[in-house]
Amino acid sequence: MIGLASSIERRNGVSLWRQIADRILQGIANGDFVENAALPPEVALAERYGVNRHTVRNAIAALVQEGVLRAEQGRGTFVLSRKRLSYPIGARTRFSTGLQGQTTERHIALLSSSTEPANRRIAEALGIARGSAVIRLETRGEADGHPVSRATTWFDAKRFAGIETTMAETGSITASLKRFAINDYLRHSTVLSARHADADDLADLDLQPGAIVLVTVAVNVTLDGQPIQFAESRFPAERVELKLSVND
Amino acid sequence: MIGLASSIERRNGVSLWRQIADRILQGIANGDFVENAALPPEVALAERYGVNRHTVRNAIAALVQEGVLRAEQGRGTFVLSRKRLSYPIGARTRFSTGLQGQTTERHIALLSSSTEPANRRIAEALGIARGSAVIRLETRGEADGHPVSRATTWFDAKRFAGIETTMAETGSITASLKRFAINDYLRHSTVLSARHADADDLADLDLQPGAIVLVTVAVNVTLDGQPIQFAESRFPAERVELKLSVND
DNA sequence: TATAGTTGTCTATATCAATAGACAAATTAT
DNA sequence: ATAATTTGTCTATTGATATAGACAACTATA
Repeated sequence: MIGLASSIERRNGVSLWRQIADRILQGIANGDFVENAALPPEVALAERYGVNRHTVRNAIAALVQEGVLRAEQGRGTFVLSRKRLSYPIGARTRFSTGLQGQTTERHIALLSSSTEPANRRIAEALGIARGSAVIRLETRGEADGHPVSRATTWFDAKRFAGIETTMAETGSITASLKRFAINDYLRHSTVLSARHADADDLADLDLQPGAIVLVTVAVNVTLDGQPIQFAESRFPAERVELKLSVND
Repeated sequence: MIGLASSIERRNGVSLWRQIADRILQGIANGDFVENAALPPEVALAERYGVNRHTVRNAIAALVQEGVLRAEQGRGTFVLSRKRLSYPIGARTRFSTGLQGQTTERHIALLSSSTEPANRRIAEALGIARGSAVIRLETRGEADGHPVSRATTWFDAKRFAGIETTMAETGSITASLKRFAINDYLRHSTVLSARHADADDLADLDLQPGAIVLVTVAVNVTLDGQPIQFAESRFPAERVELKLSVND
């Protein structure tokens, strides 16, 4: 982020090649390593990071596997991926409109749905009795064919019965809520954290183990403040940044 | 966050004991492992995570070192640390007021300051010419004696000459700006990301290697929209969550 | 006092991670 | 063509990581 030459840490439980892979990803996101251009040669990177060339090769191999780099014998190693998407978060956060201009196509895929009793956390957020039925949707946000978010969403089953079918049809939360006479809604609260991606997220978001996800826990409400939706979303930190829009 | 039994990943560059240490920290933050109570015994944890007891012991040893757990032979291993601080972010984000109620004491320590030419990124954010002098402050936010944030802040050197001394005296950005006739300011933009902590952050925030930091890049402006401050802040994800306040 | 349950220590073994060096293979520049 | 540059492959060695088993030390309780 800043041009600080932060050094590599040894014997900390995170292997050097993983740390260096992270640094390279960061460099790409920051524009230090330009898209379609060659990375510095392996010996130069090894010297820069103070490690053996083979260690750098391991990091590069992981990123090649991940589809971020392409190595060509005799020529060099080239940057494929582009900068991070900037995902806006504010009172009127919407998946599709938020990524307009940065992507040509985006939609939400419904992975699965189920009905379950509300635990304390969900009941409080939705303002319903603990144990009453809620609909749980597992969704993945995709932009230009790439997964950019993975969310778990809960609705009051009584009020939004059948929302899973509408969601599967339309691929949009906003459109689905319209069928329940909710033409507008606001984001009431968002709590943000970060952690290593778990096994499910790794698979669903097409990430490599060790990746970091940004986690938002949000409550959406109607214009008169009635809670309608509780959601936990995970964003791959290497591909997405969150832009907080204060006004709006 | 959610009660999903996410599994442990092997040969991904992050050692098993580090992954399990993260999971335990997460469990504490989520309230799965209650403060002052005993953790499940090592054999139970080993079975839960599908690893050897010695691997769990390595994870626990790291957390004992970190001051999160205390192990007592014959009795058990006990949780010392409390849940995450919730740091509010909004138009009127202020360090001190934001943590009121969660902590008894907090202040900002000035670690160092310097004057340097503005790079493109800083110049654009502050609306000044590239290369003109800016004051850079390195600060650490502390609450109840524990570091909770680490920030790098830039001011236009021309307009805010000497702000580093004021900052050192008062320990408050808000108070320092008052001396420059700025009685109120707003947060104009915030961009959020996450990454592994670098070596400097590890030292300054008293973290163990492999820890994740939340990163905010923010611009503060006067009431009439004039940019006055550009800052990058790092928050340890295991100790702090960010609460976005839309209204206010 | 016994006993069960827990953390602490020790040995041993296999695999992963990192370093080191040498050379092959492919590309680009001279 | 030749040389220089760069990625690819191989062998070897060292230390960290993970598993396995056994037993000691300590605590609580029946």
